[in-house]
Amino acid sequence: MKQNLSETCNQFFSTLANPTRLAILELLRDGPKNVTEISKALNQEQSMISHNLKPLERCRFVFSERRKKERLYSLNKETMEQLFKIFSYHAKKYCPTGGKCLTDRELQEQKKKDASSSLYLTRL
Amino acid sequence: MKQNLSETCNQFFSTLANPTRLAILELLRDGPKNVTEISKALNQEQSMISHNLKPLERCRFVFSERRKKERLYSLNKETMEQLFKIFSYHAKKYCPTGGKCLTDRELQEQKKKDASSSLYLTRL
DNA sequence: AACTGATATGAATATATTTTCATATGAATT
DNA sequence: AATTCATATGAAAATATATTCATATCAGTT
Repeated sequence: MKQNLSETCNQFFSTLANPTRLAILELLRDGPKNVTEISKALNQEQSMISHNLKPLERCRFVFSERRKKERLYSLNKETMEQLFKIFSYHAKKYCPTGGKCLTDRELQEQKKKDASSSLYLTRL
Repeated sequence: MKQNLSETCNQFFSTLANPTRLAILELLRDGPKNVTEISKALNQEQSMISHNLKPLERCRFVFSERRKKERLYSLNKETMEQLFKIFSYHAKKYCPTGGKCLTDRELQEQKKKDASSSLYLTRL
């Protein structure tokens, strides 16, 4: 089944698909931080932050560098700011209640409407 | 802990973080298809495809519309092409072996190099 | 070389997601 | 209204991911 995108692309998005990691990324927008600082800011265990930083670094969403005893983690702004931008544009357009997506029921309502209204899909 | 991005953004990326769903999205780049066609093309159970289409539609990565008995699913090209573009740019830049990310060992090697070379991070 | 502060790691547990199977629902056709 | 094709759904089972805790490592410092 696997097509081209599957493998790497899946790792790319899987790494982003976690609230802790997203919170880390968001925090790092303010500038580089070490693990201890991140864990304090997010009020989470240090080891948990370390565990979560690993995939982020592996995918190069963050970079890191030693500074004496500590290690400073910084955001890959080029990639992340682009991603956040696309996300927020998409969310603004499709998540009417600013953040919350449609529920199953609401989605179904719209499907019914679609069926009766003019078509916007065409077969090739 | 939750920051701004967490909730919706997590749903956004979680929906993309699955090989079946990515394969569906890739397939739909060729044009709208119904569930049966998708499941045949990907050689997966119809019910599995249906299950996976649901979050894709919920997040509006795909749209759907009835056509007689069938339902045609189509790609949200605006969002998806942008995402694929960012991904492939990022992958080209950071996944040296075209697709495969660094292993833990390779990552660590680079970390060591970083430590000794000139700094490119600065604290604010 | 022992000590300290900072970070990483392994493995067990807890939690969440996916897949499958059986079956229900929907829409057109007879 | 019964039949058929197409799709959706619920719930159990299978699989994958995240979190925690104890401990190891690492790099400076004394």
